[in-house]
Amino acid sequence: MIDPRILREDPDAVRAAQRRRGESADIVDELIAADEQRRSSIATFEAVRGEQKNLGKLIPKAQGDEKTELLARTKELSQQVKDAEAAQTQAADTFDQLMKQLPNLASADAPQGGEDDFVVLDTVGTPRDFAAEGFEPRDHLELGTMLGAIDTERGAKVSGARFYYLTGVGAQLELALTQVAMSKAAAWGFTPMIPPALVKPRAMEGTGFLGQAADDVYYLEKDDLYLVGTSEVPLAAYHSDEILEASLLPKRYAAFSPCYRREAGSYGKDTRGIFRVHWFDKVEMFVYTTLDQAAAEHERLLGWERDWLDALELPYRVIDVASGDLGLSAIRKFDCEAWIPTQGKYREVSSASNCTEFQSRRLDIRVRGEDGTAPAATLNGTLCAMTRTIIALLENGQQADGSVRLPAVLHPYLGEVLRPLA
RNA sequence: GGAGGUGUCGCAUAGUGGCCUAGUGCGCCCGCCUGCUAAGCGGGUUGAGGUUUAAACCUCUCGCGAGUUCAAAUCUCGCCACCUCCGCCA
Repeated sequence: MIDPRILREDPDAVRAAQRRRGESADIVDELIAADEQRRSSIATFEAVRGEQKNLGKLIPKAQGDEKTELLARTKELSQQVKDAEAAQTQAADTFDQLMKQLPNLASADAPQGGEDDFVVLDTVGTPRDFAAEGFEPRDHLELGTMLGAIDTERGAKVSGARFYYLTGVGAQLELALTQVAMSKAAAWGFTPMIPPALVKPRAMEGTGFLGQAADDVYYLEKDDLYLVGTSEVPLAAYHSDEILEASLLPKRYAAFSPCYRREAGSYGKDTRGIFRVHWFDKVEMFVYTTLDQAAAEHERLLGWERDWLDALELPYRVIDVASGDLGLSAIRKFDCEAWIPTQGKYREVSSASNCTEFQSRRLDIRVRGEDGTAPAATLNGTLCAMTRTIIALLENGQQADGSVRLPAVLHPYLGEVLRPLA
């Protein structure tokens, strides 16, 4: 949710941000009308309520006719108070409903346009030239099968399409990646976390995932719980309804958790292997800070993501996501995309978003500073999404015989080379 | 899953229909006093929204929501969380 005052003080800024996203600005006029309605209904309620309270104080001391008259008058007022209160609640609900549909104000620094209008900020490393090396690269599924690392057939048998087992070195690879990622994050000052993967509606709604992404979310009707698509959700809700001391910020958390995604609307897309799956595990970074620190922290998050990809010795590029492709909650987003040899392109392996006050207003997370309290800023960034990282490591590290060279950072866990099963 | 209990200002507690504009203690903040410190004394100390140049003031907030009543921290109902016991179970 954005700061409602902006609607009154600078509605054109909101309209401009909507247009940057390629969305209609009509909602701004609806919101302004709803806000006026809300404010006038509050004034009415307060006036009637104030009178009721004042007269009510006289009743215990009053006698005889005076008392009878007071009782009659307050009884009448009582109904007015109820009506005014109902009107006020309704106006507030209407306003909130609209506000929740309004996305965060897309940053003017983000490139304009849709999915394909990103700007490449940097490219690191060089994709290998397999033709020059004299062999055709195998894709991650073929490699994974040869290594005994990935089993999608049995994944489908047991759980359906887009499910998989990590087996043998595949399972070890995930555990090693998790261990290294969490250790690095802890060294950078993040508090390691293992959060719940099922959350109440408030957490899901508060992080903005019940908006345009709602179809992509698993919901357990019987328990009114959602399976999270990222630990961003439980990490953001961790400090909900809390007031954080400014002196203790930034608060940085790194969580390992499963992520569940229905992948509705992606039929036929990335169907081979484990690139797009209904469940994967991920180490996620999350930060609470002040609004004025948010942009700098966003750069730091990106820096840590790059450190991680550097440590994995992967070729990658960094893109500045276009405003039309931001989620509900971000004002700006940087994605890191690793080179995938058999696809001949860079694919997203991590993402860093600056959500400013959008989530903290919904979850009521504030910072107490010198001048009172203010909503906190929240940011999130992927450190290591297991399945896509494994894909990148296998495909980029492969050799002609199907063995896979690993980056030095993993040698203590798995040795230098993964070898195909006999 | 069953039975019982609890939920009040940062913490602890008082409050069983109007005198609650929520008292008290501790903690914390400001000041006074004082070789220093402590003690003592005085004042302040939930948060949100609004009116106003400001000072002040108004409304909401006693786990959450509905209800009864002229009036609810207080009575009724529903929900949530926590505690104890029983059952079940990694």
